[in-house]
Amino acid sequence: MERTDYNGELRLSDVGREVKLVGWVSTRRRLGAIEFIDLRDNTGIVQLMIKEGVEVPDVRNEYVISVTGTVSKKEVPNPKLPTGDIEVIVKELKVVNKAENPPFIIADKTDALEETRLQYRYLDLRRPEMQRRLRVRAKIVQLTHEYLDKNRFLEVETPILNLATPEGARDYIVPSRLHHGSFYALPQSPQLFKQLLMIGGIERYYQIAKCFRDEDLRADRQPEFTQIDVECSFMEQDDILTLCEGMLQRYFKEIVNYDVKLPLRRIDYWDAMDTYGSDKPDTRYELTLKDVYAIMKKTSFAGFEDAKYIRAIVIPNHATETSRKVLDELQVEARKFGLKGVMFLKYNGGALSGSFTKFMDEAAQKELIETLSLKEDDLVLFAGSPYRRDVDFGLGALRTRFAKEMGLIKPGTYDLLWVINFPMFDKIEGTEDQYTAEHHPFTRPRDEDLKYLDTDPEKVLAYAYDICINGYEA
RNA sequence: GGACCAUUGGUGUAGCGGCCUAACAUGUCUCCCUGUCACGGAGAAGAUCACGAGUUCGAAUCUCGUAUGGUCCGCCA
Repeated sequence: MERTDYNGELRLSDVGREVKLVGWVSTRRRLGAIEFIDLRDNTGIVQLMIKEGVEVPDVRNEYVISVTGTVSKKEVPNPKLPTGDIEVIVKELKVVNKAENPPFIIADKTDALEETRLQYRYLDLRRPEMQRRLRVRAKIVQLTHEYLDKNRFLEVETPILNLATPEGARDYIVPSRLHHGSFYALPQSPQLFKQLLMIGGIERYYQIAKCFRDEDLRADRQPEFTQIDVECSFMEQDDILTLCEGMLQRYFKEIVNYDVKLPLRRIDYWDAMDTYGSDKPDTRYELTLKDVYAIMKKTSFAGFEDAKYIRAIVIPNHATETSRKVLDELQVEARKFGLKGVMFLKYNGGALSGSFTKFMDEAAQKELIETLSLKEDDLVLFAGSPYRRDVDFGLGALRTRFAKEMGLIKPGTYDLLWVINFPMFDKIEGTEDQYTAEHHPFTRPRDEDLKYLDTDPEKVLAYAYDICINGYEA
């Protein structure tokens, strides 16, 4: 089909040229004798201008049309569009294909729910925002190839149909036709293959690898996903962190023109947990957890008898406005993480209030006010548990909740950091001496922790680390 | 495996025992409009309120069940 230009790329420098364009009708605005059509293709939108006398067939939204016309400077430019300085004066307009009315508005500001959009995925993909996302993804893949190739990595495809490995998540399985009653497993990651590649002397391997894990979904988790998979020989932890940082820096520069400063901040797993209540913290805002064990353990509150960890979080300007209903919701939220509940105190007029004050003598109250540096109208939430992770995750969930509600996260800002020194093991609750891998079992204990392996496994930290971007484990 | 929430014109929501012959926005259709770009103006069509049973004089609204979707916990090397 004849096409001289792409709609979203026309500029003032094209004025005077005759062009042939194709695309989808985004909107049509009729003003009596003249009319306008926004014509969309995969580069964007350009305005067509149709003067009186030009023959226009029946054209409705999402019809595919082809036009011939002349690029012209607009009398009134539209600064919101990249093509806003020009328009195309139509000489001839043909309908290539008709369309039914779409079930939702095909524009960045669509009013449809995700479910509806997924039902009509092929229409949703017409939206510029969706096309942009696919482009970003493709760009990441392209940059990854460039970056890792330059760093002497060899791309290797590993098999999809495998033997099942007993570790980790549930496998997706595929029945074997030839070996009746046997099954293949789809890879949860290319872990074993890449280790074989290292034994095979490849030294540096990478793959943009499809992975499959048959586990239940979450909002940010899918059973089938892609990971940039890397393995190298003769590298230490710092070498890997530096390599990955450099790659992320490239992504951010090339895609959103944001300069990531290296080296990235690195924080210990337990610092992240105890300070932010998460092993993948968003550190763009404070609302940090504070250790109040020494003060609260002394109170007469029976609920803290078996507590080994008691922490608090201070929410500014929320003492007065936080209702009973909201506090009850916080209870529900905290209980999801194994906490029996979350207590609260309010600080107003230089004194603490709330039913918990009856467990605290005057000295304890004073100590708490000083330790937390309480200010007028502060709301104090605190919880205790025998389990460190329960306290941390429970309060961490409340931290995230209030940050969203209070609008503490500025849109368009980025927070990248490493969480390092993950524990090697986590004791299985309710057992004496059974442990599970905290992060994953394909890591090595730190050299300095080897001595605890037999005596105190929980103390052993690993050469294991996560990159966190805006509170997500990337 | 468990808990909770939702389901109302094409789309997104409101209504939460009688004012419902179901409202609003948007979309759609018809007509008008020579500078719109979230165009504007006038009018019209469009919904057995997911399904099944029950409570009630009366159910979109309350109860139970079913289905579908979602969120979270478990799970996620």
